[in-house]
Amino acid sequence: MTQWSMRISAYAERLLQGLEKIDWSESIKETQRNWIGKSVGATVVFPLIPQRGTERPGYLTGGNNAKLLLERAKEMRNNPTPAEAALWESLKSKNLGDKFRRQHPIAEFIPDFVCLSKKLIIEVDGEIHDDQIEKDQARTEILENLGYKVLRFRNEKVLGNLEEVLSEIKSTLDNREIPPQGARGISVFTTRPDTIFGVSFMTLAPELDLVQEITTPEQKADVDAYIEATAKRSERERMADVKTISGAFTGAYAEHPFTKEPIPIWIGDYVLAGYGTGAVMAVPCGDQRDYDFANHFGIAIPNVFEGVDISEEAFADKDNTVIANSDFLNGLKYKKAVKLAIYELEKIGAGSGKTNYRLRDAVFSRQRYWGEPFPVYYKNGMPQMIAKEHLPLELPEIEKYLPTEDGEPPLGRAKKWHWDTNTNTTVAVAEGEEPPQGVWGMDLNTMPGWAGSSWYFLKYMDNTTADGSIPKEALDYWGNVDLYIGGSEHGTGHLLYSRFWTKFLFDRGFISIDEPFQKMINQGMILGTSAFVYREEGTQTFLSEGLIEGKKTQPIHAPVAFVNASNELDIEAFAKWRPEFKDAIFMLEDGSSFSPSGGDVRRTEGDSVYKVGREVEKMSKSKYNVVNPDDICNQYGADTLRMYEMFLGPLEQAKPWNTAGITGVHSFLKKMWKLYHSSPSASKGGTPLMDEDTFFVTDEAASKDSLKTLHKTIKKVASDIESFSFNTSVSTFMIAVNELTSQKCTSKEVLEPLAILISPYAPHIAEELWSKLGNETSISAATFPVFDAKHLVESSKEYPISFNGKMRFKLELPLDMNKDDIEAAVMAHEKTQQYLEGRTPKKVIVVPGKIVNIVG
RNA sequence: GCUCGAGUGGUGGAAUUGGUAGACACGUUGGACUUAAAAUCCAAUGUCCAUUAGGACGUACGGGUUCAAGUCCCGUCUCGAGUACCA
Repeated sequence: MTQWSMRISAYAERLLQGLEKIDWSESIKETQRNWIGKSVGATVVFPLIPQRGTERPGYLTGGNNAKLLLERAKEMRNNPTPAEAALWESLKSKNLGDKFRRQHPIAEFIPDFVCLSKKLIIEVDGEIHDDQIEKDQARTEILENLGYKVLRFRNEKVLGNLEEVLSEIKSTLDNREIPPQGARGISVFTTRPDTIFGVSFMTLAPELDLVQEITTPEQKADVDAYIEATAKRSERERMADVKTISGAFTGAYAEHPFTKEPIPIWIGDYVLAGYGTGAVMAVPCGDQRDYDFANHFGIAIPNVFEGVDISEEAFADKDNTVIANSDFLNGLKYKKAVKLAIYELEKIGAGSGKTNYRLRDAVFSRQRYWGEPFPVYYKNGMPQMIAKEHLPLELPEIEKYLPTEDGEPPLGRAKKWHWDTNTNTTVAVAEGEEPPQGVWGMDLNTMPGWAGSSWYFLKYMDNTTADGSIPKEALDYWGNVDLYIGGSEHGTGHLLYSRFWTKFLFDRGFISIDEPFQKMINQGMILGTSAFVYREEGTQTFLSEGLIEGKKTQPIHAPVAFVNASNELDIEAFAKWRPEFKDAIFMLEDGSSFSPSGGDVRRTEGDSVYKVGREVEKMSKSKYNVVNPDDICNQYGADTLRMYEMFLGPLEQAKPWNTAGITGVHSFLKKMWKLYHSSPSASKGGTPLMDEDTFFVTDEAASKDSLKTLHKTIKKVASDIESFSFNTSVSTFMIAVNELTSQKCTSKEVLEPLAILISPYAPHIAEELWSKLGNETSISAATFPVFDAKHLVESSKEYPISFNGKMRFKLELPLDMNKDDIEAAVMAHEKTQQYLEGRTPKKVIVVPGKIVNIVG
């Protein structure tokens, strides 16, 4: 299936570097670094040593019918079309720098021209090709799978504008990096070129086509059997089973670029086809996987490290590496050896320094309905962009949001999904009918979710332009997103893709930022506490948690609603929940058994309960551990729920949902409500006469203490908000309300700003109080109270007096007292003398406003 | 395996630049009010020793720096998260 993909890999290095200048959590940056997976090293080419008898020249590229094809090819060469003849004049004799062959068999085809060294095919099409677009497409696909690139030109173009055709061919040739595999040699990527003299074999991924090419007839049976066995194992199996070592010898040898020794070539599934070139130079003394492989198959393990014992395991410590037995690298440390090895490789043309990234290009097509459609139609099988002025496209209506019967994406069902190049609109083409002249089928894929999520925030800056561009003024005003609060689960998806898009749009000059989200906070998840019942394997008997030890049981999630705070299961409810449990037998904690379907065993009193096991997991319907916040809202109100979630702990921290303690927040809100209601003076014997409906806030001037309470609260809450430390704000409010209550504060001067402070935390109650205070507009529009330091000015400080760092007693002293006077006052104190027990202090440390420490 | 984070009372968690460890809340215990319960209020609550006064020990463990370390440095252990035959 042809799919669109995005070349995010081209941005790998910049995506990596950009992480340095954004304020994200270390863990998510690390996730992205791992995902990008940069490794610095070298590519090294190991020439293949030709096999006697199996040698096959590189130009014999035809398939099994090559002999028949060759006859036909000769005939075609002798009867070129005018266009072919014209082009051949310019291609032959390395006119463009690379050797071309004409009418040369490749697999089952005879392309017009081919450059084998660059694996480039040129086809010149006449009228006839309009009728066999699909056939040509299939042919192109097969050729591309063999590693060829196919360029197609029309006869008219070759004859009419040969210059342009040639320049296109030339630039394709120049930009084309041919995969270095093939008849010439095997290219590998290594991060340890310093250990190149330790190579004792090579390993290829079994999937590589090259394996078939190089395997000797004697080894073919072995190799085929191994490939078949690996193909059977699923990706997951291969990943889970890292321990088992397996592989097969191909019979082929490569030549060591420096020593010219023959290196045996193996295949093994520990080498991944998708990374690097799918081939490794195995250095068993320096890599544990190579070491294990060599040990398993009895391959030599030459040691290239000075003074290191490798009889037990490989030595992979770069920092302590000194190279030995390695010709010109002897005696060098890791860094120098790497440098020199690359230098020497480049000198003999056998390799070069290279940086590899694990990051893969991202597939951008989805075979779904819901998604942005591609503005693309296919003319003679070639994709054509629909011009910008005809956009946007709208999704066509379809009857069912399902793939078509012959496996096309849902858009294949749409009637009106052809592009009319005459009118530049989508038009309908009746089923089974040929589209009229100039009408072409459109792309049936849609874009994935991250198409929109990668740039939607830009759209918020301005949505007024018709072409979707963002005006510079809007961009300059908003800049990038200041704060992004989201889950870390998008670390390698959305959060990487949007960085990539932003950089791309920046490069094209559409926007002036090159990172989308300046600061990110990953809020912790509220987790669920799952409950488990344990079914004994192969039976319908459930064992209570205390009985499972030593038994083979299968844990099954039980709905947490059936379990009480003591982990006891409501057996009847559980058995009724699923029909298959209705006849189950439950072995209870004390060893007795119980059958809810009314068997002869009945429950006795006391310890006869079924206990469930508990585990903290993500909340999920499938785990039956979801608790519904509605119940909390109904019982305590939304403000309590909101505040309790904030009170639980730091924003970033994940934690299991546990309502123990919610009463504390709830009673705080009640206390706060009381602060604005009823008169504390109307209390009797410490118990206020409660009349919660009587609003009671006065215009009296607030006491000094109350103003102090208010302003220290403003200060703390303001700084807590800056640092996203909402849990400490909540306790600050609790302290404030406790203090104001004991101060019997009723003053509007204090209580009104307090309501504003608390409004982001308990918006409903705050709004209600705000309105009762006589305000007409919403509290959310009120000005945040301004901190005034003058209310916190203290004249004295209760100094902690410590002896050898241990606090012994406190002493109240004026804050404006200088160091010497403080020392004198402390030394004069009777308790000081008591703690000194007659000794003379060696030293007295006085930190004014902080602490006094007496040493000695 | 690798990378990143985190280890503080019975529990959730505080502690700004090294400067009074355990704020605030839950829980527990005792008390007030009540026929009773709920609600509310008051008191105690790190551990150990001590009748009290008071003392010793305490921030995963072992060292170090400092007048002073939960905080800084070195080493170890445990837990959590991410990632994984990536050459």
